[in-house]
Parts: sequence; structure tokens; C-alpha cells
Amino acid sequence: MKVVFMGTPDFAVPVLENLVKEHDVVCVYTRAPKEAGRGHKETKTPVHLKAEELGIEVRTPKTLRNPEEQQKFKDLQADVAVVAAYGLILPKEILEAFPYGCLNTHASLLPRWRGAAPIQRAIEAGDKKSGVTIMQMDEGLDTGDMLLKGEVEITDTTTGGELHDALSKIGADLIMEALRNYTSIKPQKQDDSQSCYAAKLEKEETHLDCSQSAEVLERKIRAFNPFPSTYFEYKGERFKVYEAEALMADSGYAPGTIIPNDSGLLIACGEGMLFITKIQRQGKKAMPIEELLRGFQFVPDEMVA
RNA sequence: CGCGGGGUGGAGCAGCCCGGUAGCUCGUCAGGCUCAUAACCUGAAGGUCGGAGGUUCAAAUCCUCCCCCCGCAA
Repeated sequence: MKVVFMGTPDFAVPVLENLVKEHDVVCVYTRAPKEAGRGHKETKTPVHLKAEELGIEVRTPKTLRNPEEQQKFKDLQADVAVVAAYGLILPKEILEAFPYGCLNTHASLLPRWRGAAPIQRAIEAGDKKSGVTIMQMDEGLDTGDMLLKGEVEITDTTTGGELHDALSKIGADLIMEALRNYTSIKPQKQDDSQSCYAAKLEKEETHLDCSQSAEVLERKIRAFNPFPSTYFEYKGERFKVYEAEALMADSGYAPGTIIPNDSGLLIACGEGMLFITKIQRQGKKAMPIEELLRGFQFVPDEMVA
């Protein structure tokens, strides 16, 4: 088939890689390069780089709401547009431009977790499973009819990064199946009453609030690992937390207190305690807590914030 | 030219501001103690202090340039 691909982050790259194996990807749409990273160098999106590597035309319009862009899109005369975490709203004219419309690869089991950050939100909420849904896009936010689903288990050690990679791969395979069997798949409506939204990750949430339950904090740490990661502050210095264990016994200490113990870094929480197992000091690499503690001391009874 | 931290025996850190015999915790190896041990005691090996210049009687430490890693902010 003649396919237009629309995607932006790493999650979308495997989808593009799969598409080119069986289809004629005539054009790739992605977000425009922006200043990012240290030194504010202009950075192309992962999909942009992959498309260039594959020798496919790349377009980076700032919006698809204007008639000129819509016409340029239609002129591609493709059979279908495959969308994976693109980041721009697709107006009706785009959605209806090709015979098969726009198929989206969404990283959740819809209708649960519509929206921006379904992967992290599923772990954070304590869901036991997640997955990918291929849907026929409509004008709503992830409300289109569902074509295919692929499930994956979330264990009590699954990190956001692991789930991201797993879902990315599943999505890349599912979209191929959807294209192959498009005409025989019966679209299913979403049950709106079962829906929920995955709000985008805010910087503010990455700060660990020790007054919360250790269980809740542990899930957040796991969901946000490796990105955007969580942190606490100690003596004015920021420490990123990548892994921790929740101990739900009552510590008897005020939330935020470093509890004396000889096996590692134990912090009192609103409910239970957090035993930090992987940490990163600013300016340093992430490392197991034992390593940091060989040369750095967290003084017992002092507080983290 | 966005702001900032760091590169010191295998690991993690201190020392740098106020130049002058390289230190701590851990690991490794050997020996000892012990019913035994990841515990304890004794001893040992192991470092071009990221790289290149410069200042100096003397540089991990001061100056210049370069390489690499990371945090913030976007």
C-alpha cells in the first residue's frame, strides 16, 4: 500500500521501520526540529532522523489546519496514513484525505488512558496490564473505533522504559496486521463510560513528596524510570531516584526522615518507608545505592525534601 | 554563544579556594581468629590524579586550550 507516516518520538520509530518493509512509505510527517538539550542545539525528532536514513521525504508543518497543507497532504494520494505519537491535531480534511483514513497506534488498552502519557499513567495507577490499540482516528482525542489490540502484563517491577519499548514493538507489529487485514476487521466502538485520560507528565510531579504513601511513590518512581525520572533534595542537592522498594511497615519517623539502618538509604514516608536502591547525584551517573554510599553519606535523622 | 556539576589505584568519594612525601570507605590477594561467615584482626598489591601546553625550586592543587560524562533549563 501507499502509506504516509506521521510520528515523532522514539516510540514511533519501530512502526516506521516495519512499514517500509512491506509498504511504499511516500512521505513522513513529524514535528519540526527545535532547540533542545545542552547548548540549545537544534534537534531533529527521532522519526525525522530515521526517515532521512531511509531516504524518505520529511515534512514538518507547524499545523495541518490550513488549506495549503491539507492540499499538499491530499496530493500524496496515498491509501492510508499511519499515525504514532505525532503530536499535532489532525483536522477532518486530513482524516478523510485517503481511502483508509488515518490509523493510530495508541499505547494503551482503549478506552482506558486516552491522551498524552498512557504508558506512565498505567504503571503509576497500578494497572496489572497495558497494551496497544490500533484505531481508526476520528476527530476526538483517541476516541476512534478500535481495530486491533495487543496486551502486555505489568508486573510489580515493570518500568516505564520497559513498557514503552514493549508497546512500541507490539504496536509496530499490530499496525502491519491491521493493514494486511483491514477490509476484514470489524471496527469496534469504544465504551466511553470506561474511558479515562492520561494527563501529560508535568515537571512538578517528578518531585517525590514523602508525605505520600511509599507504595504510591514506588509506582511513580517505576513509571517515571528512566524518563522523566523522580527526585528528592538533600542539603540543597538534587538526587534522582530510579529504583526503590516500598516497605509498608510504620517507621515511627516523620515523613522525609532518613531512618538509621545499616543496609542502605531508608526514607520515612506518609505511609511506610522507601528503600532507595538506584540513585543519581547531580553531575554523576545513576548507580546502585551501595556504590554511592561507599563515598557519600546520608546522615541518619536528617531530612530529605 | 542558555546556566551549572564532574573526570583522583577495580568501585564510590575526600583532597583543589590557602601549591610541597596521594587519603577514606569498599573490593581484590595473602595470612590470622572462628564450629562458621558477607563478621573481626594483620599485611600486601594496585594510581601517567581525563589529555596537551604554561607559571613555579615544586602542580591533583594556579592559568590556557582540548576530549569525555552528567544535572538544570528548553
